[in-house]
Amino acid sequence: MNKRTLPIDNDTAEQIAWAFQGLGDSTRIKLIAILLEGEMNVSDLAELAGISQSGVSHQLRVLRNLHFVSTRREGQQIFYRIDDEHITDLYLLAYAHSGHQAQEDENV
Amino acid sequence: MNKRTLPIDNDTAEQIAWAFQGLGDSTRIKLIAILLEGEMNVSDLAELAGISQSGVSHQLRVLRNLHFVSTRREGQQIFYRIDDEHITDLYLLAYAHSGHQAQEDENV
DNA sequence: CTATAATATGAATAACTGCTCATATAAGCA
DNA sequence: TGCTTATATGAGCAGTTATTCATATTATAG
Repeated sequence: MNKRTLPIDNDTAEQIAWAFQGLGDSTRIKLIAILLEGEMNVSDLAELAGISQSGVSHQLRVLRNLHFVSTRREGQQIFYRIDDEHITDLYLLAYAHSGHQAQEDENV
Repeated sequence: MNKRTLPIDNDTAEQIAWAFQGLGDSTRIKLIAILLEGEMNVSDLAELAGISQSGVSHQLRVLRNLHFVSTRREGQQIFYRIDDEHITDLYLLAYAHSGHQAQEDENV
């Protein structure tokens, strides 16, 4: 008998899904795209991303909880930066997948 | 002046977010984990993933629309298989991110 | 202390998502 | 033709999410 079994347990599947879900929103993708070019404080992030200060703060918390970004306080401002070794690769892979052939086989 | 601008346009951000969103559900992660080990028909996928036939069919459509999987008919059955060069890397990166150090630096 | 600026948090809400049930489509077989 | 099996689709619903508004927290300056 070679009946296949589920090659992943529920908890692991949920954890992986959470990571992807954290990246599954265009506002958060914008924030990550910005932060991949360097740290930035909250109000500038809000202005660039085009949503309210409160909104960006909520979204930054999501990214913080998933350990995709970390913070640094400088006076009253708080600077956010990418804090994950996998994000660049994840971002580029998703970018490549969604039609824009980023890197890898540019030979269309 | 070195005021930074949004390094990604709305459409691109949405496309990337869609790709991640497609992977941001534990049922779909299970399906992908299964299919990464080889093709499988719908009813077996439903049984392994632990949801109804209808439910798995709906989820497979999501993955199909995002071009993560493709199909092959064999009689009455339809076999699904991974149809994306990036999925394995995305999957392993997210797996690594969520605590389980998968591949890459296995030197613990 | 008070006033101001930057960020975070809670509540409310509209929009979206994943599931099941019922049904439709399509293939194989008598 | 009709019957069965495999898959897909539509509707409905419960749960989730992304946003804004209002307010709280924290730091700085006077």
